[in-house]
Amino acid sequence: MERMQIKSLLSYGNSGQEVSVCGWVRTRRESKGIAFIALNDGSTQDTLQLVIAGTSPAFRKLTLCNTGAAIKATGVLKDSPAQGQKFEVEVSGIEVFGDADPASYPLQKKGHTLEFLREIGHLRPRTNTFGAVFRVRNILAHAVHEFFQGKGFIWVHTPIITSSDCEGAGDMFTVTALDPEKLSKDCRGVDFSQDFFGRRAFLTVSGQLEAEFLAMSMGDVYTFGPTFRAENSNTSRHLSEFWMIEPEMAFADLKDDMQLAEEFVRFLCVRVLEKGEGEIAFLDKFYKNTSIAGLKELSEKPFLHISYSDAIRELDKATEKFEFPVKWGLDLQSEHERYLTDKVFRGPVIVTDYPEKIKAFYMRLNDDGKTVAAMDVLVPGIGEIMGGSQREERLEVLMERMQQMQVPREGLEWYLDLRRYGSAPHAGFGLGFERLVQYITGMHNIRDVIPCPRAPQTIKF
RNA sequence: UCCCGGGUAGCUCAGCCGGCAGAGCAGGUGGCUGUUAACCACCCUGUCGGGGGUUCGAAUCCCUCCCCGGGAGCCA
Repeated sequence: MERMQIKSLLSYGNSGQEVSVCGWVRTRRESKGIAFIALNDGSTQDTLQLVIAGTSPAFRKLTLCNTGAAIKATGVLKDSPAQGQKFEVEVSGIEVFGDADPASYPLQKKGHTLEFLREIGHLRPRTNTFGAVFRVRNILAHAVHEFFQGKGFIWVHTPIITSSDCEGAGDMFTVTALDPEKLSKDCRGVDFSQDFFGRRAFLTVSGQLEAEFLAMSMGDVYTFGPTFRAENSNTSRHLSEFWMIEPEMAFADLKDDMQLAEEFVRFLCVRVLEKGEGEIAFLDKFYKNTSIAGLKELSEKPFLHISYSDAIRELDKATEKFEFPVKWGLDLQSEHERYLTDKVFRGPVIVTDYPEKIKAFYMRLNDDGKTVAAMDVLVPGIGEIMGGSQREERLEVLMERMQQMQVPREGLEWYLDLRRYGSAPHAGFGLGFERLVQYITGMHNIRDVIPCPRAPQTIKF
């Protein structure tokens, strides 16, 4: 089928050229002798204006060209005499692939709430908002690979089904081929040796441990894939299924890690500005939670750094009343993170060197014996967007931390092997892809930045 | 899981100290030769989230369940 994407037509088209475009009708405006259709094909934020003269045979087909109808239009591209668009198509023929009954089609020629659109997830990508968000998501996904590949990182594919139940990153989904009818809810008494893998298996909560052994052989690697958490989290920033990016670098320390994280976010902003200006401009206009100027600033301004201990001192000085106590040794609460990003630093901030007791066993113990070489990247509006660390490469220290934190060695001997044979300093971080998309697009609810959100009691589509 | 706030026409919402269920938009019909979420006129639209209770009478008061949103915890 001969067709041109509206995006390339608007960028590279020439007046007078014969064109053929396919898409979905956004609006139709008609009077007795002339009609206009705004056509969108998903390739770009912009619609293409179709002009149908009353004398054209295509005019009779207009009754089927209601909002939502899929059509093909052929005609001649012309410079538009009216304001609002560069080009328009003087239509000679229309083919209707599928009409959309205006009495029942849920999308109207007006704004809908995001809550309503969540109920019609199969149709919401046809709206300006979700078209914009999903195109930005694509720009970001592509830029992730571009960034790492450009730096010589190797994309590695860590498993989705894992036997490792001790990653400490939260509740996991069990994967089983056993008859569900015969399983009790808490899996008590289930003999997983009779299961498909001969032992209990889970959906991964992180590819980090596996990425570590790939880094300890291939140098610089990254993962980018789906991740699962079975936590009963009901918030605007949690999903049960989300995409995570986890770079892991051999021969690297926390400083290298922080530098990579910062460079990474800045690069992504640059690409969105280059390729998604129309999308960001639209989101800015309707929601005002993102802007081209804001992303430009983010792409240029260095992130601020503060140690956990200094952050505690900063919070101590605050005149603001906090619900949760501020005390060295306690984790930062949402309200504390928000205070740091929104009031103190007014932008992204990297908090480093957390107390060892509140961080994972694999994080490298600092020389003070009290803190670990960890970093969290906090951003306004969302909070933690990345978490990373230098990994503990010293066998003795690692085993001692595992013992203290009651992490069983069983099943992790391979992880310890990496410290027995050719161990080296290494570091990495995890970035929640949807939180990144949220931050860049300014969408408040994480369920609006992924086509099919999975959350407790939510698995439609 | 906890704490708040909601659920009334296809959508957004008013009505809530009990007394005939409403508006705007959408949709339909007609009009209009350059519109931009077109405009103008007329018309249509209901399991008031489900169940139970109080009452002569419940969208409105009480109980309960379900769903949605915001916040918190867990985290990315």
